[in-house]
Amino acid sequence: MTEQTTQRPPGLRERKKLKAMRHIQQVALDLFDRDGYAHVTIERMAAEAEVSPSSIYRYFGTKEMVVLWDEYDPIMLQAFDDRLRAKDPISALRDVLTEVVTTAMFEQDEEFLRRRMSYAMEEPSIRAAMSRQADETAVDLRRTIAKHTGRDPDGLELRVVTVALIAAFMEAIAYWHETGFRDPLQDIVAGALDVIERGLRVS
Amino acid sequence: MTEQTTQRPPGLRERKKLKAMRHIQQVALDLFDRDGYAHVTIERMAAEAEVSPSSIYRYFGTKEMVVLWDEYDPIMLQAFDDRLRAKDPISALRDVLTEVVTTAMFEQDEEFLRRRMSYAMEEPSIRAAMSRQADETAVDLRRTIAKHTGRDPDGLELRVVTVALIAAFMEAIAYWHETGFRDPLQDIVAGALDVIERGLRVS
DNA sequence: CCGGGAACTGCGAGCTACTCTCAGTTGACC
DNA sequence: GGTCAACTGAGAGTAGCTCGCAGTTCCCGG
Repeated sequence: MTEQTTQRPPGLRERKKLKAMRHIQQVALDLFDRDGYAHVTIERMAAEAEVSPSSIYRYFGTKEMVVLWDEYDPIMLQAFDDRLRAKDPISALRDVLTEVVTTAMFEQDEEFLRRRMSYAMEEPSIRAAMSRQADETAVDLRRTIAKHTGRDPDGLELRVVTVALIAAFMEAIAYWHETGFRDPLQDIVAGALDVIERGLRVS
Repeated sequence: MTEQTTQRPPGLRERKKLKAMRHIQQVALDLFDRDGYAHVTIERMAAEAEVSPSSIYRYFGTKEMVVLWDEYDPIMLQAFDDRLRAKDPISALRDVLTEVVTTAMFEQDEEFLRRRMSYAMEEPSIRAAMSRQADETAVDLRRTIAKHTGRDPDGLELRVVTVALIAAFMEAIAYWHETGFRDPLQDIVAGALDVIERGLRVS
């Protein structure tokens, strides 16, 4: 995510921070379930998680990011970059979005992911923050594609292709949520990408 | 936009309100130009426009909407609905987005539109609000399409098609802005929709 | 093993976007 | 022209978010 990943073995400091962040996120979601997102203040989250409000802002930046934050993004970008050597961009992205992401997500805790996504879809402010994040991801994505294929990273075509794919991915998540998480996310994502890839024959 | 449009000849009340909104928007943009979006408070806008802060919130809801608000949205939906009787959804949307919208927009004041779009693209919070608006438009859009074609309004395919088209449209605006408004918006929008319609042959 | 410096934490004060309520006013309609 | 609904402005209050400061904890070179 635009930011330089310090490629040094994580020390005690960083491990403590990550642990604290996961704990805060856990506690926050429990509070949201009880009282609703809007009625839980940062202050209460801080009290319940036994940290100071300042720390929550330092960790997450905004209240929305307490829900949205996770550790997948750099993993996904890396996986995409790797596959780009052997495959064309679309196939690589399909693979990453359908396989890598979903399996990486589910490794941790599928139920937890569903809870987070429910809030992300139902709370407009969180949804907006997610769009914003997606925009940044889209920029990284097309830079990476441009690097590997020599295409113009700022050309209209590449830009449109990228945002369309990201939008399809996000809509797949929305669909997953609205159908009560009935079908596997992988299948829905695959279906959504199919629609984009084959072009629009709707009538 | 989801809301019931009162189809009654606009009285003095409504005309005054619209006039006031346009005036506030004008004044606000001037202040933004001078001091930057973040440094202009609602209070200063209110003082400068000679209304109360309460009124600005009643009119626009949020600070971002002072920039984003305009009168095109219902016009666009109506135009789309009309064309849908004679054409397939994609062509109708192409027509509306490329012709109707751009001409309707330019009728008023192209320079003013550019200034608004500059803030919409450069201020992250405004951009997020714009995504949110686009989401709502997408819902209206696919409901309208479903009504005319009998397709499932909540099916994955229609959903993905719609958000992809909207995303392409927004990216066209972003591209227009980043290239210094060099080429006509119509052409860029047309190009963006082409990319989506023909499907993804990038490699 | 340790000492200096960097990074992180908690605290407090402060700003402003946004909400709600209430009293007063203005336009709509008969 | 009078009544009622809708709109306006004022004021108080909430909470997200920022900033600067003092104290603490970890990192790292010697």
